[in-house]
Amino acid sequence: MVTIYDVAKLVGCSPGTVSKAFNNYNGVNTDTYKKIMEAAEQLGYTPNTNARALATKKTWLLGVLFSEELGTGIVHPHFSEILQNFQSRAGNYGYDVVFVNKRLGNREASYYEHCLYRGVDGVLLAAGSIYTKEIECVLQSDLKAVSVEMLYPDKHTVISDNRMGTLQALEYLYFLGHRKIAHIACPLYSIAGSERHNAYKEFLKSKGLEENPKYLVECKNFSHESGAQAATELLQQSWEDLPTAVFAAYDDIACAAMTTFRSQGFRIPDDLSIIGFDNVMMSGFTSPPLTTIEQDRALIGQKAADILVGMIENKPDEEPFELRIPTKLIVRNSCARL
Amino acid sequence: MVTIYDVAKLVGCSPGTVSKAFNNYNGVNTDTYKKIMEAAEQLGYTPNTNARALATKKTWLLGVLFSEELGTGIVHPHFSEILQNFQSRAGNYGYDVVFVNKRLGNREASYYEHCLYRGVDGVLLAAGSIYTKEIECVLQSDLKAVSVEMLYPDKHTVISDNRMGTLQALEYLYFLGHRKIAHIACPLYSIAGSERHNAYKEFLKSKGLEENPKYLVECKNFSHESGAQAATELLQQSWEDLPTAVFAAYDDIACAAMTTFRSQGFRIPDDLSIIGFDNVMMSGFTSPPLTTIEQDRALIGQKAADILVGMIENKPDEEPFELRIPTKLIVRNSCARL
DNA sequence: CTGAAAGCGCTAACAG
DNA sequence: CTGTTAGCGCTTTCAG
Repeated sequence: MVTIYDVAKLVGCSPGTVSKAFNNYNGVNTDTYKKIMEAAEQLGYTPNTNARALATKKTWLLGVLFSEELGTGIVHPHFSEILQNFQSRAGNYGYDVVFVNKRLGNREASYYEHCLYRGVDGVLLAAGSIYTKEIECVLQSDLKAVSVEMLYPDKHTVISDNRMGTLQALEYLYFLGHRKIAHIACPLYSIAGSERHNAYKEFLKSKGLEENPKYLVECKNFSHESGAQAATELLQQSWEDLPTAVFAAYDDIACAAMTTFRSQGFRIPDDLSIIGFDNVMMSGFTSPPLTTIEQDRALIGQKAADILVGMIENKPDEEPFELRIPTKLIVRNSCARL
Repeated sequence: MVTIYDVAKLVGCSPGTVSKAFNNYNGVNTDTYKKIMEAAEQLGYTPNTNARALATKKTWLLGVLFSEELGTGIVHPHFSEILQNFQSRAGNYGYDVVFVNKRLGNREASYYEHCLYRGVDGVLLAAGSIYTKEIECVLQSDLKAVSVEMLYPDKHTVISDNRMGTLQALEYLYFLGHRKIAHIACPLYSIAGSERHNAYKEFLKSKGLEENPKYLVECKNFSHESGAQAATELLQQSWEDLPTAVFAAYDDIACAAMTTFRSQGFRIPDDLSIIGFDNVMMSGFTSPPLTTIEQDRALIGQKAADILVGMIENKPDEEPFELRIPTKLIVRNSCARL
């Protein structure tokens, strides 16, 4: 391993100067700077983060926290896109991204301990919808953190504007002439579930439409199965007076519902319009292609990185805030004019 | 920050002993061991990887390498599932996973430099199908590495058994009575493309079927668009004597093709059977649901971790080998008996 | 502008 | 079984 000493020897200066050169300090002669860089190049010198971190207490490492149990995490397309953009943007700032888990070498540990162990400069909170004890200690610590999946008190949050998206979806259905609009909600313990559901109620009120309990079902979870089941329930409980459109709070659920409705003999969109939320990859390829609301996941990831790095590098502790990322209506063919 | 010294002082022993205790060395009295652990607990001591790494030259860090440009990477569902399982399994061994990119703080650098910089103990090679110069220097270095997306000479590889999968798909079509089987290939510069194409030819030969060039098209890339285009081409060039079944080398392509065929008035599977490869999430929810070949991505990720950790911890350098992971036929409704 | 030296937290001989 | 000590590679005062 080639070190700062090797470079210093070759140049004929002291290690301290090499260090200063590599850290772009003011007080280094332009000539010696050049010589140092050349020597470094020639020797193939690469600084060693561990040594640097030990001396400075800064690791240039950002941790990513998500609960493995929930099957959320990287595998979830929504999160993986956020993560991809987060890590790429963080990279631009010189930070690397490491996964934080609940182990320390061979033994069990907490997320917080793991963060200490690696000495991360900050963390991205991407744990699923449940306010787990496990992450409580990182919430209470003074670790810099930004959240993208949950709203935590006292933490910066970057998240889609669920209200806006819901209103876009419903206004569109309304515009097409629909007045009997049902809602298949995501689990209401989740942000997506509760916020979209609230916006749904707000919308009905604003249009002077009645809140018909028969037009509302809540999914048990985010799976296709629960979507299919919810669709069946919806049909059963509203059979006497069917809705003309349904707003499903999540695309997977919308797709499952669509399949269910069709298997019951409904033509989509002729007999029943359906609109989703998320613009999941699949949505463009169902038949009919699903009209939905797009979340700007790339922007969420980037903004999260911007904010986190900002917190790390600019001392002044800002008030924690929510950054709401605008959504967008994607019109395809699952909704018809009444 | 609480250190080994704080613990030592509280217990009344030397830092060295604390270190030994934490590293589960033999020579530590059970009593002092207990006392040390209690003291550590009480003080909230967490070892510091950076210091440890500096002293031992072992970081317990595994790097993940993928080309961001290609849009492969975390966002790709195939890879994200591998990665998820890789990182989880690596965690069990005590290793953390960090993304390797092409920067070093503020400046551009190579993947290899980045690995040096972080001092990773090994890398997962997940760069896309192109043998880029960029990763060449890590290939030539003595970094421990295992590949999951490409076959590199002299590197361990964990990858699906494309031949097996292809044969499973084709045998199934054959079993259903199909003899005129077309193939929409992935780009042939990719492993998936070339291996599946070769297996297709092998199959035809083994069954004594003629290799009809009109039944073969190659996609430009892995996108839906190129799948749709390929499907159109296939129809055009074989119009006089249409195939009764098509084997598409990738689900996204199969789905796009299915849509195209239907828009041309073909009923699937009645007029045309279609089978894919990959068992992408969407495949279960197209109409009709796509029959396809499943890759065991979880196992790929786990095995990759096993092998990499093995290389790191067991000195003896094994001969590099290919581990082929078996595939599985998933029967749904896109193929009909002739 | 440059050098010397102490120290970041931990490990690994080596003595005892 | 335990303590001492010399580093690991780098940064950072403080002198010069």
